[in-house]
Amino acid sequence: MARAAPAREKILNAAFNVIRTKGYSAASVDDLCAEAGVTKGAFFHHFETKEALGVAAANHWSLMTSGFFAEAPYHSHDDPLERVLAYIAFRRDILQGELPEFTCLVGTMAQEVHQSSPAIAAACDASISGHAATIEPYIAEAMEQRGLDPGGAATGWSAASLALHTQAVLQGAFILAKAKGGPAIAEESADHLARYVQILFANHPKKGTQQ
Amino acid sequence: MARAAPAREKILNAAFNVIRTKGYSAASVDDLCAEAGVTKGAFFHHFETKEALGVAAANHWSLMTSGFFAEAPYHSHDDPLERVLAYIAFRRDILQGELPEFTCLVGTMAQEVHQSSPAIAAACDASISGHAATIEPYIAEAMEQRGLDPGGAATGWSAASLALHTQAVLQGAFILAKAKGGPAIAEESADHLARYVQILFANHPKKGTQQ
DNA sequence: GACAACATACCAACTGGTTGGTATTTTACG
DNA sequence: CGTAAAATACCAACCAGTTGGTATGTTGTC
Repeated sequence: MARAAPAREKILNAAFNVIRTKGYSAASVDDLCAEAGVTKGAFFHHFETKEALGVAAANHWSLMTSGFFAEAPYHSHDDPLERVLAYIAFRRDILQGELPEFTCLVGTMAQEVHQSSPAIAAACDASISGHAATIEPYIAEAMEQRGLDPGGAATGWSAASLALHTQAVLQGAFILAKAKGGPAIAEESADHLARYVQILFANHPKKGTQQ
Repeated sequence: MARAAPAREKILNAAFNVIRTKGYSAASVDDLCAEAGVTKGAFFHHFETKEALGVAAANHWSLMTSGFFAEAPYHSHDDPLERVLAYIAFRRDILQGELPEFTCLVGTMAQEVHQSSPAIAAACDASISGHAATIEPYIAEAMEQRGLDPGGAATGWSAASLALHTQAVLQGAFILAKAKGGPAIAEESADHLARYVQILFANHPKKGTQQ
């Protein structure tokens, strides 16, 4: 019976901090071990290569964030559009503290390794797309409820595309925040995103009820 | 009259390719020299440190892109709003070829070094903000021409904030494109951005003319 | 005593950076 | 103008430290 392998968990958590601070490439195995308080032997016992740690970190990130967002309050609204807007407001509200604390691990890693490690890139994509998939049904529900049919053609869009767009905006907001050294513009971008979603549905009042 | 120092230029151009492909940290000085076809001696003759090269590359990127965008066709429209929309369409249209060819050097670097190299981060910010500043007057002009005054308060926005938001969307689109291995979603995000700007001005027809 | 979980010690390759030097320009000045 | 001096541009070899990774332990638990 494995003693629940605390070292593995410690390394994974250390990876969150170190990689979000220095990036994946600059985060050496020694850095990760030092931050985790384990030796290199433990590291390579749990992860075959540094790349495998990258994949595992992305997957662990998916797990942690999905739990975090599942418990967030924005799910409780009756109106699906309200849920979407509350989600964006929530994402805006958690832009607190230092940059490595609120920025996205998988966005950072995808940026760096997209050409050199398809495995990590795929895990990052799965994390981002998986998270987008949790708000896509809210968007779809809001669209259906309000009779909004933008069509899937060239100029059209879909719930899936809007859901991914929210992630693109947030990822881009992180980059601007990093370049500028603070979350201020990230908040403004989140506001623009919220405004976009609001206006998209503005001329399509809820069916079956007033307003 | 200096023979135009071809080595420096070659290193800078190599930095564009190598850093956009592997990232800043993973791009070793040897990599850059090999790509540029120069020796390490030449590298450290022109750049005091690798970090100095990073700063110089960001500045050179600003120079190259400002020239590139200055010659782009979107400036020619009479209507400032048309110029903004044509700019976004232009950004969408140049999402061609392999990822390292159309992604943004300074966005990539800012992501990696924001905590470890304030100098590079500042140069990246200058590049992004400087580029945003070139479309901000078009937005401001369109706002004034159409009597759009969103106010600068909590829920309001400004030409500057919208200009930076366009850059955030594009930077985020690059990350999604990298995660997914192709420019398809980036195009969709650019479409969402264009739609946002369109709807923002939709209820504010041009003053002094029909339509 | 078997096996997973860790630790210690080590390695070849590579890291950013330096060295001493040469070839080519540019400048100072008579 | 010519030419000596001073920069500049560039190179090959080298350096100490770090890199990801390995080989060989030791330890605790069923």
